Amino acid sequence: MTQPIPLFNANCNECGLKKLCFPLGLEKSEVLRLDALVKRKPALQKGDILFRSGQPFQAVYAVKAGGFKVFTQHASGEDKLIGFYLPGDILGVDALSTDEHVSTAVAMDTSTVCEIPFKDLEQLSLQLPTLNRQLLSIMSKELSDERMHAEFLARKSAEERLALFILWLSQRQARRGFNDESFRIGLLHRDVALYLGLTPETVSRVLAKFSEEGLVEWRQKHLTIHHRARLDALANHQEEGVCGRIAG
Amino acid sequence: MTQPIPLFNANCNECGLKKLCFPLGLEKSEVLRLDALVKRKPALQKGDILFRSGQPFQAVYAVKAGGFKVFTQHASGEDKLIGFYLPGDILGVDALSTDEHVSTAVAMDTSTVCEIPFKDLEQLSLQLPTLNRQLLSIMSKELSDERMHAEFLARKSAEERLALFILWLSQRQARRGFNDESFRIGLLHRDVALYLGLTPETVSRVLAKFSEEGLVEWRQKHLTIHHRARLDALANHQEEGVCGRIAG
DNA sequence: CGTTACGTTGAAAGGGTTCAATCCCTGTGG
DNA sequence: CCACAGGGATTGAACCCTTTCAACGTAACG
Repeated sequence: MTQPIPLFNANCNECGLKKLCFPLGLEKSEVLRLDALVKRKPALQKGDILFRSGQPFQAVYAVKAGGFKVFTQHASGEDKLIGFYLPGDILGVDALSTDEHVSTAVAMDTSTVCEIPFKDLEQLSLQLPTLNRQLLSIMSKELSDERMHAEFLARKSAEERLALFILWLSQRQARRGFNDESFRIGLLHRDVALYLGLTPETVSRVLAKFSEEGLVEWRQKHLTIHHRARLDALANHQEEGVCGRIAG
Repeated sequence: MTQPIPLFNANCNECGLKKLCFPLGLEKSEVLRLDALVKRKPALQKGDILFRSGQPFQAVYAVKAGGFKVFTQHASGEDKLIGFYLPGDILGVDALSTDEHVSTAVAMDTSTVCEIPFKDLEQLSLQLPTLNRQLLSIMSKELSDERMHAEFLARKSAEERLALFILWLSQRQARRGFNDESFRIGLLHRDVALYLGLTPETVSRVLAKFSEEGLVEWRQKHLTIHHRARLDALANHQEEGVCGRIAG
């Protein structure tokens, strides 16, 4: 892992993901200062671990290519999928308050990341208000992602969960400027099941049903959305529910 | 709500919650500068709304007394409980990236808050590294709370969810220095059910069972834990599960 | 070409939801 | 002080969906 592999050495100013990442909103000169902090590491192979639960927190990581699965490791051996990180996403901020990583990140494919030592980042962000704001913004995005996750899990029916999940995947693609109707998704059904609080069998069944009805096609690692409107309807189906005032 | 109610005007240095709140780690002189930003508002009555989804984001709030329920309001009328905030907790940071509140906060009891205009806070935190770190830390805590919420929802059985939830409530009490075996909790069963992705009926049944077995007593708005060890065991019962390597 | 892990499909079982009726607590007004 | 409403909590029975367990199919990899 420390052998001299030729690195993909694009700097932040030239990086196609800069609008999704820390440089967002920064002046060119400011980006250069940020760029100076970044350590670009050799590519990780599928299954490689970026950081492991319990390791000291020293840096955050920007995904440049590939993708990562993040999960918790309980002493008992049970794993819980927390999230997926794609190019442009920032990994590792969840360790900020504990000084120790609380989750483990595994490469889903061959992946590259930019490593940014957190101390340096913190110091620089005190000098660059925009960067500081961006750091907060990234934390906030993490928060809303986690809230989305809770939203998936709170849905009662497996169909709703999956419909919502697929639409969310699609949105993420769109936000990155990729095709959001048909794209590659390096997730096992087992991962999806774990993430959505279902079993692989149920995922398989629901997906089969979606396919029958011409909603979506998810074969191997490729996903195609055929009928977004109906998928939307499914995802927001039971939207009457409690209604009453929660106040009290 | 704007009548001249006598305010509880303790400053941050004298506040019993300062170790849970923004002042954590700050010098006395720094706390004074923070204190100058704080607007102390009249108490809110049970059911009053602190902020509403869609309102522009201008300030964060520190809960001083009472408590708040936070939920999303879907257009369809469905409400989803996102979280509970007790004294020492910070409300409103979730709006940071959108400049608009994405949730609604309702007082569970008569409650007081400290309002801190975010612009001022952001500016000051650029000058006080410790404050900036504390702001990030608070965001990080929000994140781990939301992750806890997802953890509740991911548990398969209603018993596990409730056991875990009760233990979590107890931990929060302990962190505040209150009695964590027997305490008041201003939540309706309906709220709990909403939060845990269950129905009030199921909550009622499980609580009845817990009571029968002498685990916990949750009558009206008072909760007593009688047998923490067994509750612990219940919460972590099915801790074998998937096991296999998620990597791949 | 075999092995391994993932995916699918089936039938059975269990747990939570649903719906409805009843109880209980709280606050109100007589 | 008591009666009465109203909302929430409880309890019961039936149903439905997901899980479970098991067997089979299929894709990837050496």
